[in-house]
Amino acid sequence: MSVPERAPPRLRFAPSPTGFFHVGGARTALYNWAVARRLGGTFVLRIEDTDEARNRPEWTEGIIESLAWIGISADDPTFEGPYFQSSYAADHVEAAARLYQSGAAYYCDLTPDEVQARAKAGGKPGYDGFSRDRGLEPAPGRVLRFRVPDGATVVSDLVRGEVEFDNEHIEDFVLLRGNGTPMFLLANVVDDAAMAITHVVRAEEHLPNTPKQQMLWQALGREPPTWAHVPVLVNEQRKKLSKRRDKVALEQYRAEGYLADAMVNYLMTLGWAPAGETEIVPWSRIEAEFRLEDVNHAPAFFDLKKLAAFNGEYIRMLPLDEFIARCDEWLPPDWDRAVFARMAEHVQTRVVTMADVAPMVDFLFLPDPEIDEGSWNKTMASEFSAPLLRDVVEAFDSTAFVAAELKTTLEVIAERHEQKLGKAQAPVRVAVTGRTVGPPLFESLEVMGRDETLRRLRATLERLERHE
RNA sequence: GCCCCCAUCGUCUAGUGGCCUAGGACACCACCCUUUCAAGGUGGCGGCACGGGUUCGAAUCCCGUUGGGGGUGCCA
Repeated sequence: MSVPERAPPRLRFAPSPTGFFHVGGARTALYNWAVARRLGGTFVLRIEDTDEARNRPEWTEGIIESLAWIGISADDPTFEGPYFQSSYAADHVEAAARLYQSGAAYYCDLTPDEVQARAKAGGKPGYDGFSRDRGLEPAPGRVLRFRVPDGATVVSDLVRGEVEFDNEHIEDFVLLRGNGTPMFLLANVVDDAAMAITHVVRAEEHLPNTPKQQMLWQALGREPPTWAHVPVLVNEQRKKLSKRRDKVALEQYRAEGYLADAMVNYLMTLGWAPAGETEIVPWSRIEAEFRLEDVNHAPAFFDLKKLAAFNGEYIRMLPLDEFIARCDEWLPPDWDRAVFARMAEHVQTRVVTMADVAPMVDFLFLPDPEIDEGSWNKTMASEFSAPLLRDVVEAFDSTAFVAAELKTTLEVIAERHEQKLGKAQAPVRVAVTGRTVGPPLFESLEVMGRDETLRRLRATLERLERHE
């Protein structure tokens, strides 16, 4: 038995070189990466650079960094690049010349305004093929247009099946501008051909351009690549995620304390689902199971709430010591790490993002708790608060300062004031932490220590008495 | 306008003609647990856009309607 010969796939990813990396782009990159890894191929990053991008190397660095964050490692031989479109500029012009010589393209001297005027007069949108048979020679100001053949172009797409386009609706599009520079479409195809790209996986917004690119491949005498147009990501209004309206920058999610693993896992469930009972699966399984053929056809809503749920779950999956280690960069440098470590297990089950960590335990490190007025008013208004606090101060002065003892002590006091423990702990909590909600109280007190606890309780009593 | 794509709970999905009185996840609600808040556990609410076919049988195939999205540059 012989294994069928098959060239290893080369997939390319061509993000627009703006200064940030989009979650939609991240998902497409992940799709590419998963396929390249599973099939033992290569994933090529090619930046479609513009003049502006060429002057901003940090944009490319940002893309590389973002890809690294979501696990697409530049160290891995599967990953190649970045390459730049401009490095193939000579090839673009050469290919255009070949197309002209073979008759697959022709020159046209109409200005955009003239093209539009003719379209309006003819009642048909787009360029009408005016210069097709005029035999114009190349000259400054003249554009090179592709001669779209009659018939139909069938795009064979891994996620959508066969999509047929009637060539009658495709105008003779521009290959070279009047100044001789190549258009994106041409450059793109020439680059892909030169780099021996076998799979083009991109967002579905590119589907209408695909027949044009496919015809170019064929006119250049090359076998077109395998296409895969994946659905776009949309906002709550079902519109494509946009930089202006929506929070789309990958960097922003990192800055807000989302874990890369959670982000990757969530992104992959948009348009696809791993087999089995749960959507929370490690990348190793995604890589092994992901198929472009299984990707959904409909746009998917990027749901922040579900991302948050995934993130919380990923945080809770972390072994405690790793959670502590990961918290380090989220804590102010002057906070005592040993103190935090004692509280970490209580923090871990309560945070949604890493950015929630510090605010949850800040009262332990601040010279004084930041009193939330709403919490104060609600809690201290109770008749029993002041007298109970007085009892607590007295009792805490002598009880062993460990959580279990503190709890027992407060239980006794609560009973004396005819309150349930849930009610009785509230004024203590507000006095010491400044809020009605937070990590478990007695554990917090134990970590805080007797002196500081008593100081805060007394300060609270003073404030209460002043107001009476 | 023209071209293309799409359509399962509010959301993300499973489902590829009988295993579907449609399964899971997020969200929401209730209860349990409980020192607040979480976490965890249990349960609940909730969907095949509509109309025609095809078939013994349709969420699944075909046609149409409606609704959504994308594309229509000498932008990328």
